[in-house]
Amino acid sequence: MARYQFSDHAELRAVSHIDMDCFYVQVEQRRNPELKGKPTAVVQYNPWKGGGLIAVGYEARARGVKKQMRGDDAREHCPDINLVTVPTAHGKADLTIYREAGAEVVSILSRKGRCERASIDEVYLDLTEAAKERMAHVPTNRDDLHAEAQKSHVLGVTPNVSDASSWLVSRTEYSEQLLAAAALIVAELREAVRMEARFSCSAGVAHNKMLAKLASNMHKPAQQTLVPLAAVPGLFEELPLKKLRQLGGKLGASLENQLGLNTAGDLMRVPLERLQDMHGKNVGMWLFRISRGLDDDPVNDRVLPKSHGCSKTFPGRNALADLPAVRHWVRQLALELDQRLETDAEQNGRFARLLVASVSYHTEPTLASPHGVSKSCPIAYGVDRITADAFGLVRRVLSDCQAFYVTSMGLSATNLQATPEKTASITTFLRKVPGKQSAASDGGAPTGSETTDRGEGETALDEEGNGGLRGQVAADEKEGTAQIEGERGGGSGEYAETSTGGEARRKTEVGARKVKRQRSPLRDWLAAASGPRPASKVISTGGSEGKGKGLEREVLAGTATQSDALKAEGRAASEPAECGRTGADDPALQSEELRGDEIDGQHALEGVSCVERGPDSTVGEECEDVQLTLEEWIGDRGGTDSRSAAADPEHASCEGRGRTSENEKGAASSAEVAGVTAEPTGLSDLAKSGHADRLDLGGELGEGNVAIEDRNNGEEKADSGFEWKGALAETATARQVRNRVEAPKSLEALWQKAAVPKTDVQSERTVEDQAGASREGRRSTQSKTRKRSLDGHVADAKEKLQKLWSKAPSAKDETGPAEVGSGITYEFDWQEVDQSTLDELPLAIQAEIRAAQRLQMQRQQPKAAKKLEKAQHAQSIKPFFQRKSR
DNA sequence: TTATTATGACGCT
DNA sequence: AAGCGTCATG
Repeated sequence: MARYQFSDHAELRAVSHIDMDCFYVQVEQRRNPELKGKPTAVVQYNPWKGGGLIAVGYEARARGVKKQMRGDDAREHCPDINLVTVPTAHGKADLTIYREAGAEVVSILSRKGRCERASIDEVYLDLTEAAKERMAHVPTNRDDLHAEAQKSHVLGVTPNVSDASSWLVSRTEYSEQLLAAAALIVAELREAVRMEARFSCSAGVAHNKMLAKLASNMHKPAQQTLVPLAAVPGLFEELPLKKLRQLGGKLGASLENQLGLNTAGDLMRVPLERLQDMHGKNVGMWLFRISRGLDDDPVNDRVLPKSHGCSKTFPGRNALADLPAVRHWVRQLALELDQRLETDAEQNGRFARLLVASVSYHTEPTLASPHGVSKSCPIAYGVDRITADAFGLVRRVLSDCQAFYVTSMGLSATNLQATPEKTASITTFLRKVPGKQSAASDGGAPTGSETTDRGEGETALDEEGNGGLRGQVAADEKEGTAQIEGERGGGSGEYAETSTGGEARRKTEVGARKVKRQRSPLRDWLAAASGPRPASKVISTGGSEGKGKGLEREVLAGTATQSDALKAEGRAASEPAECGRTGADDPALQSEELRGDEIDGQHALEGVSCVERGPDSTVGEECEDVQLTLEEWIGDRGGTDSRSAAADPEHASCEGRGRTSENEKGAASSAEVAGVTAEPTGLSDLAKSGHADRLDLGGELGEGNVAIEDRNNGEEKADSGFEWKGALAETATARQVRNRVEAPKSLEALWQKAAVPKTDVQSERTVEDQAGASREGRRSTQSKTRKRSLDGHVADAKEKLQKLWSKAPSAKDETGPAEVGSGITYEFDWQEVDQSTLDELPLAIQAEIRAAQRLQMQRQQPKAAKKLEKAQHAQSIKPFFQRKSR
């Protein structure tokens, strides 16, 4: 049986995998030549046990330093090791220098054939064509070989370097000639990398990606390995199964366990049918083939990454416990992401289309594995927009669940696409309504249109032969299908609408009943002109006009409208007890980033494109088809409209926040800021004094057990007798701690409750208070996982918690500028607490409150509660874009 | 399961 | 096609 047979030479490829040797270390050594030749490792996340090693140089490896060690361990094995810390920016690791170094390498390695960037420091090359050409010129004398090629390793041949040279020059078999030629090219490329970039790398040369990858790892550093076809059976016979690409994880483990396989050779002896029965047709066939050294996975022609992502974990004590902290870090991530996107746009002319936010969170203060959730929406460029949208996504996640604290967050921008240069602002589509008051105030020019150009937009339209926008809109109007009115303010960049003027209001009608799908100037424009602002996306189309029907909602992705719609959705899902709120009630809309964004002139103008009246105004209810004026539209979103900021506590609150910096001194009194009356208590005084360090939720909501521990002497100042009533007393103080992470004593208490098996609780429970109720509500979804006995569980947990929290570095090292000395007193009526108050509280407390509210509703209005829950569930599991407002 | 952490690509549903 | 899971690696 001919196992390795190729019908014709054309199918035979020459593929190389090239991998940089301990890349980050090399980058650091190149940056700091003093490190060359010395034992070096690159560490990340320094403060805890010397940081985690992510790259170890060969000198250090020789001294027994392993990659899984922490910095401290490495020092033990190798006292004179040089530990270099990964650069940081925005409070997180910043891998820019490594990415750039990787790009440098790719630019060299992509010279001789198709090149695929496989990771920051690896590429695959398809050298088939180049090797075919080179075959004619392979030296016949081994001394004429490139020095680097002479050092090649050829698998299956005597593992002796000098023999490799003669192998290379004396091939007669086509497949081997091809490999030999490719090896010469690879040697030259590696040499080029060494000379030009001053990095060493290792390479594998074979007929496909899998074998090349396997080979590149066999002789390191700074060497190359060839895998002739004939070497495969011998190689695989001894090769552990897990060494094969893609078999290093669960699939490989299942093959080992279920079939008792150890080596790749073992896999080869499993019948195809068996593999396909176990793992499906595709995977089965794939296994069958790779076990024979066959792999037709092509080398893709791609030297740039397909997405940009950044993430940060908040382990142990650093876990984020409230939304302000979450927002802070979302912004830090957005800062980095935005920078990388801008760079990509500049260098490669690419623009991302999709923003993805991922969150890991715990629903209980246990050490159980966290839940991971991701949400996405079209991306709008700019730090503020990314921040706003990402925060909206994250917030939606946290509202949908009973998040206790957040242990990691990530943002990524995907669907990178090259875009035509010509773009136009949505404002192109506005014109003045005759007879209506125009309020072209100062700063009328859109501010957010860095990359847009009205003139070009116009041109583009004209080229389309649309006969100009105005005509088209008018036509649509006649059909009663679309209304977008407004007038360009000449060429001056002035528009009828600006958003910042608090005095002059917009009168333009921007409502729309129905957007004609087949033909609309907007659609045409969006199809023609894509730009940094992502292309349009129809979020939902309701159908016919009229009362009670779904409403048309067109959202131009990449404008404010996306986040607005998003927030509307988030609100719908997160406010069980509050149907029918307006946007102004949503604190998410009041946060500094969001508001800053919405006040922005361009942003508001772009907002016009979102003609919608959705779940914003009604939840689970039918709503009337309404035409909104721009004024109303903006007003609905908490813009500076007719509402008096002074008269509006929430408004005042966010204004205050908007003006102050991150490390505000908390100057404004709580009453001023929160718009509520502070009710000084012994506790709040203590908190203000800066001595209290810790809030203890000893009891449950409604019970009124509050304790504050004096940080100076650890003494408990109070532990009961305070009621959860009245307004939030300490808003300013509470905000001060927003970047801090508490490890409240309550953690332990809460954990214990969570750990109690359901049955125990039920039998124990005699008092039916809110607290027990909320506990109950939370446990109902979790109880199934509790199996062990209570005692063991609690003891275990205590020990673990102690270990975890005691050794952690201080939270403020990581969480930035909020220097805080005070404890907090939370006083509020949990039944009436408003959303903005809620937002300032630790997530854990939010969760408690939501649970309590839910429970109360269940008691008082069981039917409504059930209905609501159902609706919420439906909303939360439906993909965002498919949600419809009814 | 719990301090690896940060980043990618891709397949499945 | 949104969102999750798997695999890999400095």
